[in-house]
Amino acid sequence: MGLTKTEIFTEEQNRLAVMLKAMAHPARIAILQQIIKANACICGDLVEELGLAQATISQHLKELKTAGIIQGTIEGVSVCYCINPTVWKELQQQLSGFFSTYELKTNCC
Amino acid sequence: MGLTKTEIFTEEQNRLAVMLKAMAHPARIAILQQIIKANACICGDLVEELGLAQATISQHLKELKTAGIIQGTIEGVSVCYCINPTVWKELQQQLSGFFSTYELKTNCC
DNA sequence: CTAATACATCGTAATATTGCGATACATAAT
DNA sequence: ATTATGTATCGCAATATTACGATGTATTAG
Repeated sequence: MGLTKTEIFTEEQNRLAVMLKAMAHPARIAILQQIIKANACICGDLVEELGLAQATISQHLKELKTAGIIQGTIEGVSVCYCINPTVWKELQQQLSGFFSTYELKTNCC
Repeated sequence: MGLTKTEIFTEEQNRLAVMLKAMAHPARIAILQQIIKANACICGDLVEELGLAQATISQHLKELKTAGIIQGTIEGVSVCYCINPTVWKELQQQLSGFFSTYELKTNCC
């Protein structure tokens, strides 16, 4: 085996899993933090900021982009990446829904 | 290669990545939803709820437990799992911090 | 046109994840 | 002690991830 049984789960569960998976790596967390911090979209600056090879950064950016979390537009020679506001809000809402369901309950064991 | 360069990143980034990774699977999202929904801790009920083998569920539970998100206590023959309130709050705060930093900014590209 | 710059993609090696059957283990009932 | 029940762990096969050097591609500068 070795492949996730997506057909067993709901669209929502699969979608949330994909987005969380995209974020579930320290390098990609660092990338997102940089993008948010710099506000203006950064690009190859990331290669210098983080201690990873250019190919590796590019691959991480691709994964974030595939998940829809970031978007990139060509800006001359370089590429400008920034948060996709729509998806970001979607993720935020999914997660806050998740956490709010728990808050109401008391915990056992 | 093939292993994450944790030493490059901060404790916080690595910790958040570990927790998100634990959640980044539809089966584990479904498990967490069930645990929260049932409030009272469930156990092997999950095997029937989700369409996965007992060994697989047990493995997913272990991963959530290793990340600290859930905790299990032996209750007779069965095991009672529930959310770890401390870690859950920690994760919630880390994430809300993440999202709040973005809200303040305007988006480009 | 040519060179330089900034990224993307390919190919590859090392390692991790996913899922499950088989089996071990621990507690409860008989 | 024996059996039944509920979980955990082992071992395996299939696949995915991570990282990077090498190379391809597109835009700008000269």
